[in-house]
Amino acid sequence: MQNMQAITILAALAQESRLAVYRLLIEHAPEGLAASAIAEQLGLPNATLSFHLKELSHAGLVSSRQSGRFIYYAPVIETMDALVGYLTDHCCSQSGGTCAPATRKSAPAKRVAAAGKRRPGSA
Amino acid sequence: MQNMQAITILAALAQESRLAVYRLLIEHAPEGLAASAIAEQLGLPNATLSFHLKELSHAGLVSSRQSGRFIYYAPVIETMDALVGYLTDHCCSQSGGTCAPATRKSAPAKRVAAAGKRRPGSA
DNA sequence: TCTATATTTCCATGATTATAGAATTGTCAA
DNA sequence: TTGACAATTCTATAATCATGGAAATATAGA
Repeated sequence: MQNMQAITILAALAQESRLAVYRLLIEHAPEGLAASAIAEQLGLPNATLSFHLKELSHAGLVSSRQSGRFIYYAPVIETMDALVGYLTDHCCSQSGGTCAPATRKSAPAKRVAAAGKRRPGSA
Repeated sequence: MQNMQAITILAALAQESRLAVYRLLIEHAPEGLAASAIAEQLGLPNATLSFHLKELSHAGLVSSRQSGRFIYYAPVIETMDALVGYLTDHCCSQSGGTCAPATRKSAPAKRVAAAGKRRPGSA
């Protein structure tokens, strides 16, 4: 991942409403949620939500698909994966430090299984 | 980690000069670098660098210590660790997705050894 | 078609952030 | 002390970002 792309993604997440939107979408992955449902859940005006969705979309953190009159937004896991990879690859101490997330809180099995995998695309 | 703390850290990293400073400090961990050395390496005016160092410091991403006339800045690995933990814990898909950094590009041994470790402080 | 609903764009406004020169503060060496 | 250097704070300015009402643009059903 390029520096500038990482900055775009970090900036997209570094905002209260947008982080809330993203986390809400994660809870509803992989189907996602309609914009109206997001607006209702988070109490955001339409225009404001639309603005933030565009930011998240531009950063590649969410995708959208139309279904009838609704537009569903879903998180793009690969982007978060790439960001975490970038941070561990470029922003963690070479010598000794931790920065190893290893596994998640409540779904350890899957994570552990993948633990030996080398990150293929990292420069 | 609290949401707002994560946002502070993300915002601190989401800026070209600051990310460059942080990455430079990572290269010089754990001793760090004097402000003047950072300014020279990155070609930043003193006042500008000072502004960004304060942001990084406020986010807990760097620490500083005085040594003679110099102030050395060093990265705080624990903060990056906590951020990566927050992202993997709260911002990665529950069902199936990847978001598992597992190991780093060129220092796999240490990482693999820690791969089985559960993240202790995560809610 | 007409109407209702979903979403986005337009726009103005206010707030925050980034930049960097100049002045200031702090530290050391002689 | 004085002088040299390191770093921060002060200050003004420009640029970017966030907010949300109002208007415009879909989409679907009757």
